[in-house]
Amino acid sequence: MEKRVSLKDIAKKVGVSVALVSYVLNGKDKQMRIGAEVVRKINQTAADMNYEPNQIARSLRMGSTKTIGLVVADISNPFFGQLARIVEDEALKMGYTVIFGSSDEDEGKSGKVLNTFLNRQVDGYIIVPSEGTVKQVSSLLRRKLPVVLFDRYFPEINCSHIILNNFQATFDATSWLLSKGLKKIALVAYKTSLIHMTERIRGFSEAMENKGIDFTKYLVEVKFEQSRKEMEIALNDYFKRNKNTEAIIFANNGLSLEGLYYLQKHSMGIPGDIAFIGFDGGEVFDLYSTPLSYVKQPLEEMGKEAVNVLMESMKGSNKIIRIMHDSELIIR
Amino acid sequence: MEKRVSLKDIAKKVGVSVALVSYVLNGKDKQMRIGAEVVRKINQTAADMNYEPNQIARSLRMGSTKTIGLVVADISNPFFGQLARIVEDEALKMGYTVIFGSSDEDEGKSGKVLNTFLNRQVDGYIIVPSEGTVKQVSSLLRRKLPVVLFDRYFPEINCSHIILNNFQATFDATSWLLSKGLKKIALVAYKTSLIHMTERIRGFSEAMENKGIDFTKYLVEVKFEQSRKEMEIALNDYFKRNKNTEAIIFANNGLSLEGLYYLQKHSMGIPGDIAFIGFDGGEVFDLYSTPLSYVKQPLEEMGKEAVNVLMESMKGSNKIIRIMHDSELIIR
DNA sequence: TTTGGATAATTAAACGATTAAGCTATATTT
DNA sequence: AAATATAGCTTAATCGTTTAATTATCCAAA
Repeated sequence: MEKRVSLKDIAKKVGVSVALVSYVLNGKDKQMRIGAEVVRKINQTAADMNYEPNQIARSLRMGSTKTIGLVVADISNPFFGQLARIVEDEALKMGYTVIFGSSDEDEGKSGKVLNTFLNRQVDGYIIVPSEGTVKQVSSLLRRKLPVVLFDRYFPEINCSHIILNNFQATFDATSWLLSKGLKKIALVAYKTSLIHMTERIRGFSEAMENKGIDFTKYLVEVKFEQSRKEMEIALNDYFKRNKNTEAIIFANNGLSLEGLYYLQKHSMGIPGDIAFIGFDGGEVFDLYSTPLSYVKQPLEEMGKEAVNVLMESMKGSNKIIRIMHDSELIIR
Repeated sequence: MEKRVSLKDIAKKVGVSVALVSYVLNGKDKQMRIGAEVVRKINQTAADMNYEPNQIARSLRMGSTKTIGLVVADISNPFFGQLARIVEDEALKMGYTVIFGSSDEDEGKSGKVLNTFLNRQVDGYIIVPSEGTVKQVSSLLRRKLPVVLFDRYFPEINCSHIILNNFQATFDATSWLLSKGLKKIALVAYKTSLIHMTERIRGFSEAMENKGIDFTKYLVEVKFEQSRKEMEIALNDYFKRNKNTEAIIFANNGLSLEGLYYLQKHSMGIPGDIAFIGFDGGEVFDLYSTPLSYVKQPLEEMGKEAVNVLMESMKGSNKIIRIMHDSELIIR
């Protein structure tokens, strides 16, 4: 068993105090005017003994863990997986480590994850907030902890966030379909009060109303839990009422995929039987029998930005930064 | 700013020593025969003040962080995303948190990630090891740190691992194609010495040789970095030499997807132009113009097992546990 | 000779928890 | 009445760092 070597071990071997070793290894030998020979010896010994600082002890003393907590809905969802990867890489550049947790869009699970992060003293939070978690987030803010919301936010609280121009996204998608002469356009969204969804619904409805179409009969709302089953129920019900729908828009990545399962199961071809626009792209979109159109988010940019905004906040800035990115409609 | 409340704060308010508070909150009031009234008061005050233990301090003292380090090739790859999710859930049940890192199948990056984990004193490691990282892993083992390898392992060192019966997986896939009368079957694998790949190649070659076919001309090896481009080069080259290949097997999930991009680009239809068997399934496999056949790993089971084997090791067991799971060939 | 300033090191407190060991009444036994 | 046991606390060390405060020595200036 190779025991971890500590400052004490180095100090003993060199024959100096622990403090001196700490100063030297932190590069404070100049300010502390430490003898050149001693500096050399300490550095040499530290290297020889393979010294690695104990982050835990350092964290306790410094009150900073160099850790970012990332809360997503589900890490196994490629959209969040990609986000996690971007955050990981960007954080690493700054010497930070990421711990993550999946909320499953559930208030209770979200609370548990955040509590774990709290106990582990993460320095900052990047959160894709679930419905009903305003209190959780504002509790963090009250503690003056650095928080950046991602993908969604709460209008009622003052918190930095990085989001998409969700209104524009569906407005553009819907408008494009309308411009092609299609009129019977369905939007499939999650049944939630979260702003990203309501904005996406608003973008759709406004575009429809601009053409004088009553959007309400074309709006399909699906519950998040057991979404495969819920999608089946909701769309069966919808198509019973609206036989000749010409196009269908799915309001996020998960819905798009579930939607594709539905369309496949019910042998509805794209674009033959129905036109399709989804969200966020991905391999399925590329490799589908015909490449699928989608609303593209600049995820790479947004993810990096989230980390950088968080960094500013962790450095002590009190500025609230809200950034809204434009989406791009990929038509093919 | 609501300062974090510590044992000291509670002790002060109740008017007792810090030790007493610690005993009570850890449920040691009976063994330490603490007065019932004091116990009540301490519990009450702790609840009132919303006390949450500082994990960092606890970790330093106890030498255990209740953290698992997970190293995967790339968290944004759905296969590893799913694994991460399973590990996360299983770890949470036992009160553990997961920190993760992506190695990009690169020795250097892997070393960095492991070093970070080491400094953060994770209690145990679940590693999908990259090529050339034997020394890194054995260094962990020499330190008597709990390690479980996943998906791959190193025959030359004694380390617990959870893997697939990789030989059987491709042997079965190849045999199935052969049984259908196909003879010109290509296997696309990564160019690596890692055992999971060499075993998959061996499964393929043995099945081919059983039928007296020289497999070497049907083996395609692709570099991991920039795999899209490398796939293009390798397959272009291959098809130049083997015009009428009847079937193609891709030796893992990433290769399967890249392969599908290639086949799509070059307008090769499945199963019209060529038969296809991939690895690990996923949405693309389900939603492809025709549902695709694949080798299925019992990922859920394997992931949970990895955590449980790791737990045993973290509890002090020195047993080396090697588990090989059978794959299932999903034909459709 | 005393004072003051560098220089080069050490000491010790602190972070927040855990836990072995010690202490002080009071109760029980001999 | 003296010895011992027991209930109920407190003290203090410890984990590995960081860092403010202090000390010791030497040398130059007053």
